[in-house]
Amino acid sequence: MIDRGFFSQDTAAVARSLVGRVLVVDPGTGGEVRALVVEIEAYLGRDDPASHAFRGPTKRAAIMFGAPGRLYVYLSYGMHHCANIVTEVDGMAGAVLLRAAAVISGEPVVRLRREGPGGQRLSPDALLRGPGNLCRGLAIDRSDNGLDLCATGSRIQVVAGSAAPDVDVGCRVGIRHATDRRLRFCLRSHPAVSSPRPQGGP
DNA sequence: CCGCCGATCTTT
DNA sequence: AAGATCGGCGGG
Repeated sequence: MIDRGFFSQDTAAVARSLVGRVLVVDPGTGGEVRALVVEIEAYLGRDDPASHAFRGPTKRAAIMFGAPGRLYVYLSYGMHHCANIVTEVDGMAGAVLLRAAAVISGEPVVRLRREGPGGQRLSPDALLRGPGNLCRGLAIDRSDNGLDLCATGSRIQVVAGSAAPDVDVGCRVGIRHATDRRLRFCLRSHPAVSSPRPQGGP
């Protein structure tokens, strides 16, 4: 898995470098899922109005000021969870939001969690598309908040590998503030990337 | 303590 | 284009 030093870097650099890597959930169990990270956004510290860290280390955002490599999960709009990985050195705020991934293995369990028993059939690319859907498909909720991804045996890990060479950069989506900062990183032309795409297309 | 608001998603 | 739905945050 990736070492903590990787996550201690500059948040935008971590976000960009995370695209193209492989996420593993529940490794070694019957429900193991592997997924290719295709879309990530960076949320900075006190100078980023769109970041939960903007107002300082409140109860919810305190984890963003803590040690890198931990999971930050929060509830969005009362019904969806969003998963982040904390970045920057301990004491400095930052996190990267997992926005979309493509299932590599373990599709049946993901499909079951997303569709329920006998629901509408989703396309493979839609299973983990969107931050709320990604959490739903990977069974990530607030009980995973604070999880150390760098700890041996962690339920969620990032496989050591290399960053994708073809990454598109665009403005973050779905936010009200600081919409002009180019802190969204997507695997070029990958069908699992959420819309709108940084470059073009439908 | 109360009221608003959101890093979303689905449906009309 | 709008509603569901609830915890966190800020103001009073």
